Amino acid sequence: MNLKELSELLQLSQTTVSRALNGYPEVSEATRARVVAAAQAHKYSPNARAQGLATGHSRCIGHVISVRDSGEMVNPIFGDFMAGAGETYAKHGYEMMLTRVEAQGEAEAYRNLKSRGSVDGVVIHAPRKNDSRLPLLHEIGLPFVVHGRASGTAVPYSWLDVNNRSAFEQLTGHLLELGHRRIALINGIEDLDFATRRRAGFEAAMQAAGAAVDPALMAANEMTEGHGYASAGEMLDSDRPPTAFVVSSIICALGVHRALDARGLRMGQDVSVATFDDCLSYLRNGDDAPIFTAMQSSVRAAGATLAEMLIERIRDASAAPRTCLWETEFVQGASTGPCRDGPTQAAV
Amino acid sequence: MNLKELSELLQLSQTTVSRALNGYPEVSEATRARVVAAAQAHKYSPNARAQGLATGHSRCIGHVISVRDSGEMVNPIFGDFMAGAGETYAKHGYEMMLTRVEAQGEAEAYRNLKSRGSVDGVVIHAPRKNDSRLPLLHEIGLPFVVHGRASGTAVPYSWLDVNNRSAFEQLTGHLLELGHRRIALINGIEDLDFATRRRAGFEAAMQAAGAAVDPALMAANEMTEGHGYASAGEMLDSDRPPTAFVVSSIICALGVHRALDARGLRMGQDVSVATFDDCLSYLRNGDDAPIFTAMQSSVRAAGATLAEMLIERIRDASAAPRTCLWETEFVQGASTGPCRDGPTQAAV
DNA sequence: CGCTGTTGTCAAAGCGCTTTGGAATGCCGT
DNA sequence: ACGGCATTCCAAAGCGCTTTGACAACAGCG
Repeated sequence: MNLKELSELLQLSQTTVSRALNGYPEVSEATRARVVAAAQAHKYSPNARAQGLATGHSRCIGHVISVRDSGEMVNPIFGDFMAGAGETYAKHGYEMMLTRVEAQGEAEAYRNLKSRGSVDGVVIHAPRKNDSRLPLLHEIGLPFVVHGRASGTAVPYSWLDVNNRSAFEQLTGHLLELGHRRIALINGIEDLDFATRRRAGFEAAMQAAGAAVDPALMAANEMTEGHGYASAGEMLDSDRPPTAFVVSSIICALGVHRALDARGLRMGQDVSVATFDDCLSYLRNGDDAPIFTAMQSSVRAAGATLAEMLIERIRDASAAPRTCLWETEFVQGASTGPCRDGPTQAAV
Repeated sequence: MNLKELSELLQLSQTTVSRALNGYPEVSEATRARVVAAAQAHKYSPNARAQGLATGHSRCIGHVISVRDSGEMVNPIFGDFMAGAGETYAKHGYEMMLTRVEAQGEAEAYRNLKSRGSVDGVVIHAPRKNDSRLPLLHEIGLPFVVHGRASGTAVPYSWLDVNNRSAFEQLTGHLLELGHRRIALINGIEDLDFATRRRAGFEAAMQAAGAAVDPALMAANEMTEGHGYASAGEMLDSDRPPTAFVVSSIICALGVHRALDARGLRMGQDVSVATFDDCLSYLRNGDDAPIFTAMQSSVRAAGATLAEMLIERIRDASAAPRTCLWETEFVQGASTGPCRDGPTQAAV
């Protein structure tokens, strides 16, 4: 059933039927009701491509997932982010489109999205320092918003980020207050802007407290359970093990926990662990009592809000960019406790 | 830059340019080269919507994510599945489109996808018993493949599934061989077809060994860490705690582990845990030595293959449905060991 | 009664591509 | 020199929608 058939059936012109369905005022309420009823009865819905061709936009948002050198890694927060964004998209009648691309083809992927007209806008994930995507999108004129920030970018842009620096200052500060001095940082890949900020927050807190920042106690990698396990393990097995860990993700933190476990160390007693928590739906930080002491912020909510910002931007491309800096919430868990001097020496 | 402009620029008709770019034989190699060069130079790529309108298909695959009563849960395997599928789609020039929908609007979402012509086919996730989606899609004529199976469905369809029953027979059998008799099952929601099969495998192995299947030792819920923790905790705190667990997902298994931990029980020694493992990229079952004794199968690979099957099906809708039953691989981890009679009694 | 405004409707022109059915060109053999 | 046959190209007709500009019909006004 297409517009032509429907209009013939109704003995009306295509124009009138189209206007009736799209809520234009030039059509009488009587005919509008008749048209809407017929459309429902015959399960008519306009062809998306034809509609898009005529209007010049696709009502579709793009998300480009680029697979970097690390190869086959999937960002674990991806699902929750998309769930949040999807909710907003659905509300506004937008679809979401995913494109997977090898890192070197990234620029071309965005150009294609634009020139093929597949999407009305895109969300930039995992921004890096001086991220080349932002000037590119600016140049080709594809509306976008950024999940996070890209320091070093000259052009203004819309973004939503959590206050990573402050969050890590607080996590580190919490451990310092508990008397810890040898604190390790298990970070994400430090190419990524958020990881840089987290590190800066960590270092600032350490320096403010006059605690030494030991490069041997800083590891950065893909935020997997394995990274947490391996990096923490190495540090714990070293000559001068840390008494506490600041971790970039609850998934890594699980790995750190496992590393402690393997060495007979009790988390929260022998060694403390404080982590960032994205509030992933399948990995809540305890349903009743928090497992980890953490700074938390829902990545799902970020997706929903960021989607809202993008749609706004698509509607009015000339509007000034909007930015959001979300503060994160501290929760006290069982994973941190007072420093016991040198308990980890005894271990191994 | 569109086709018209490009053809004017080349002093050729739109027909010729189009044919040259699409590899039709009616155009001489000389002009084809000229056209291709010009297209690249001017970064021309055809408008996807116009192309779709003209050809009648969208080169796009749909994935409908329906949010069920459980509300805000995001399937943790989703990301890895999409990564695998996305790889295949990219290879064949397909895009992927996600639609998020409340459970009650599911049928309408599929109808819309079809009548709006947004996608050429869809992947069905998390099939249930007598899943209503299959007859629906059959009726409206939208090509589809199923990740898993839906028992009780009359119409034939293409699917790819792991042998859940056999996997759980093996996991359970392994524990039985180690002398365990009171074995608990931490399952996914048993509406879902795969969970039913897993339970059947568990029960079959128990019955074959003459071990009692205790309803108090079977829990089914959303496969989160919290479910594993809470369900295992209750069982461990009961009068007659289990000596071993069979778990439906590595994420749940982490929760079970935490529950053991909280009670001072050592996994693999005091209590055994055997789990299914989807080989999630951010949560590998140990990089060197496996953490858990598990039956494993890559959900990412499943995504890639299933995508291949769907594209095949789209190309030839009349072809007979294809089915794949993947056997899973057993890995021995440190999480299982011989049954110690009644060690869990002492605990709590 | 003619004039201006409003209201409800429509025919037709795109949107940018593919594809059908010709048509022009060049080359061959006879 | 001419018909026949490839080869190479093209004009135009869609695909299903939106939107422009025009047009009846009817009201209200002086």
